[in-house]
Amino acid sequence: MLRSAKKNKVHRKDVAKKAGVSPSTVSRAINDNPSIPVSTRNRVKKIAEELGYVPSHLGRNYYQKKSFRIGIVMPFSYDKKVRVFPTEYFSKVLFGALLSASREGYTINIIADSGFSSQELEKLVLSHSVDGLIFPVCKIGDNRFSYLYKKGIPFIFIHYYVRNKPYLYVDCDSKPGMEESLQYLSSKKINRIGFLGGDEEYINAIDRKKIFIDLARKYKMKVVNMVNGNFSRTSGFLAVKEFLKKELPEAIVCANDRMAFGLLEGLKKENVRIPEAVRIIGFDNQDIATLTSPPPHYYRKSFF
Amino acid sequence: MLRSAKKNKVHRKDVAKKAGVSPSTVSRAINDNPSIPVSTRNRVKKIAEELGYVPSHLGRNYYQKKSFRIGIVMPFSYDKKVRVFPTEYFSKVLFGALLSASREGYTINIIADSGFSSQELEKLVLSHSVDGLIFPVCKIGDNRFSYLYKKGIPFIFIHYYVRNKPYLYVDCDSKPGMEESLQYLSSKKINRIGFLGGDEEYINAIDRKKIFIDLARKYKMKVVNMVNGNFSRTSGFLAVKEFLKKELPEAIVCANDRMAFGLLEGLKKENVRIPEAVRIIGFDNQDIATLTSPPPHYYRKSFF
DNA sequence: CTGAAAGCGCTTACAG
DNA sequence: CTGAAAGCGCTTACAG
Repeated sequence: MLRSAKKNKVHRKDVAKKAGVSPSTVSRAINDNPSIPVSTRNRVKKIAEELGYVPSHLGRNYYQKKSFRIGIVMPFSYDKKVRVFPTEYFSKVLFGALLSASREGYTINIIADSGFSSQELEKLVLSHSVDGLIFPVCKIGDNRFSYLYKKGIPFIFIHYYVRNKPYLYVDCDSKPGMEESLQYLSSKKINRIGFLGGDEEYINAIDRKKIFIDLARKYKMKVVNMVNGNFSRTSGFLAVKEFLKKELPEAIVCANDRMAFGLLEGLKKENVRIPEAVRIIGFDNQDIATLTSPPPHYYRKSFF
Repeated sequence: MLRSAKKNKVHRKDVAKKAGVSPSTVSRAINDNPSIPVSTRNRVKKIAEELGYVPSHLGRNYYQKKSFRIGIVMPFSYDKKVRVFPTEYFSKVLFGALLSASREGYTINIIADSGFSSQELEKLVLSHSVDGLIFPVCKIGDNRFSYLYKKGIPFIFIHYYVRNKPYLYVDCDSKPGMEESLQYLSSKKINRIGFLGGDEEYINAIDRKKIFIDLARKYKMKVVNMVNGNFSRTSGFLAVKEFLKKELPEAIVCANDRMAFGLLEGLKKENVRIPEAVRIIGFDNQDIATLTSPPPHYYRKSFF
């Protein structure tokens, strides 16, 4: 299918010859090894540049026994439409990973996880396909990690953690944002509030709900209704029905912006006036948050 | 940061010893080399399995001078918000690439293209970081490819092509879908039609517009208005203003579903009745198409 | 400061 | 059918 790359590739020894040094010294120059003088380094680099010599990562990787790749493990089943890919969340995570990986000379490999066992995940590292794994989307109860940890497979979670386990993770603290929300509502003399939670298969959903409840108590607000969504816009839309069954809260705090957006759409459809009848608070700062109508109070520009 | 993987790794020679064969034979067994008997192959494989031997791809890659990776080059600038990642289009392309790559023993490497020169792209292949490049999002006039081609760098486009160039590409033919649309409208005795086009930096936008015009002529329909969008939902929303400036077409054909969705939202906001006042036709079959209200005529279920 | 040499773990042509 | 050997292109410890 693909045509093969140019065969008459420039090799390290071509550079060595032209520069009048040994191949070892070429390597040292290219890798900024301090044992050779800067003058030699620059001269060799210049010649390498001129000849178009590009060191092969394959040799380096092989010698160092490192692939310089990190696998990002995405839940993915095409049939079941489990696709986290097309979300802003994934976009951001991926971009962050790409940035910091490239700073360290690593690249990111996408791994479509259609239900790998811990052994299969382990093999990705043992075969040196990747050096380690990032899990950006984990559900509570995923039991593959104790095996990986025991085997010394390097891995890290994003927005997930397991209590009392030494697993590394990156997460954000939902408390400050949630506190800001409730504080704001409290300052506006709002007392009867509701909550639209996320899918409790994810630990952040549980955390945010708990934080919400604790803060409601702290600010002496009355929680009149709590509805469970699943973080999707659709679930926000559907939550309207649940909220209309009971006394409508003066404000509804949502566990993320996508649900807030769907909730807003659904409430408008039911002719509930926003923010007069009920105020909506999102969470996440996703781009979608800037597209609502009415616009967020901190973003009083026109729709677009 | 990351803990390193287990040190006492099982090597090929451990398997060889236990199986009473040479390391070469272990390789042959693992790789299903037909020169050794199946009985030997199976015995060796079983022992490898028991000992937990996993061949290193690093050695193989090095020997074969192949990385077994394909780079998928995504336009990406965080500041300028050029992010194709969070779209269903990218999700589908990526998944397809992952699937077919894995069938051939390849993996997919994400490359965030914040404006690479052709030389930088070339280096990705010369350094054997990847074996070839996929460009899933190209703008007309991208002039980096003649250099890559001349240098023998393997690359392939998705939904892009350059006329009179031998560059490989994968695309879909927009004509049958567009014809189906116009044929349908024609059968319904609809005669005054409009078009909402995509961003003409992309060749598909131009193609679809041209196909639309040609077909309108073929079916003897009158094109009363053509508006340019940029494939986004927002641009569909904004196009409403343009469509309302002139005589409203009986039907508007959109170059993709996202714009059709936005257009629908915008028209509803202006209290234009769908499909009584104007019919909307999308293009693409994106998931978003199933979420419209009113639902598509071929999908008469409730909203969700 | 620099070169010659060893070795990273594989695959495969070669010899038997 | 199978083993010993060469070699893929690097890095680096060692010797000078």
